[in-house]
Amino acid sequence: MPVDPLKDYPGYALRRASVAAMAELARKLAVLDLRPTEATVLVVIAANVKITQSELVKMLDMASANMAPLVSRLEARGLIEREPVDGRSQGLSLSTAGHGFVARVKKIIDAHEDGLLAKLPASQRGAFVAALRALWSES
Amino acid sequence: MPVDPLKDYPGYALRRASVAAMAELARKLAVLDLRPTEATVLVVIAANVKITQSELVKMLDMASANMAPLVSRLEARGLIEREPVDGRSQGLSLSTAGHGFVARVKKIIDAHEDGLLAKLPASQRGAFVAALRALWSES
DNA sequence: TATTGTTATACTCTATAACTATA
DNA sequence: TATAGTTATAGAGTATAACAATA
Repeated sequence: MPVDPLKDYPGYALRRASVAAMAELARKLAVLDLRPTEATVLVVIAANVKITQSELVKMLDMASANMAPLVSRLEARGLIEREPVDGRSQGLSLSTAGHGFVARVKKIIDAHEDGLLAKLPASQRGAFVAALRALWSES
Repeated sequence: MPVDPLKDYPGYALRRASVAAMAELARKLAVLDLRPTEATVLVVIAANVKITQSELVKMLDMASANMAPLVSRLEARGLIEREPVDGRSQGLSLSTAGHGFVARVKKIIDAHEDGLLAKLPASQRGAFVAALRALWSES
């Protein structure tokens, strides 16, 4: 009967909650053969026609080196299209197939998010999200 | 001026907050040449003399395949010792050097946790940790 | 000079399969 | 049969360095 000294560490709870939620989302997205990061990028492109990789990288706080192959995969699957903006940057938009696909992605994500919130008392949901955002934006 | 459609997704906020906190902790632990998972295991061993790998794995919800090399590294550094319990399991305990080392680890972790909580209004800290634990234990 | 996108590479955490030795 | 520990391998996210092409 070992003792758990991590019980009351918020950082540890944060990590465990995040890992659990991510694993669950990954399982749900697997039916679309899509990874969580890819889903995130698709949703952002859907909301921003002709967004560039550098804008995506800034918004999602990713390394540009990781965005390049991700975008290539989405393009290779015919979900997005590139259109030159100037000589070095390209505007990314959903393809026709991509629009239908993103609808399915959003359905999975929304269900996932609803499932998360359902585990919390309704009265605390707003404060919880606010706290998370305070943690990540102040770092 | 792109639009961020992820702003209000609690799952996304959870992930970003967790990644930010983990990266910060990793930076702080780097001065000890220690990774966050190793620090976590060390702290649990410190609180449980002669704990076994299988008990660690259960408490931390890790795969036993990942615990084996981690424990080997800690042993190779002289931080922990193994003592046979029966023919197949070993009790893990801190070495003399390990005790001093864990004191430094705890200092770093405690400062890190305090830093996290400091970003939240004091009145919300309890509810926040409770919410995190609800998310991870109900999954 | 600075920015955009790219390639190569590596680290950390997590996951599965298969195996041994022991209970 | 089930459990403890191990090895090998793979996937996913993140990170840095270096580079070509363009602004």
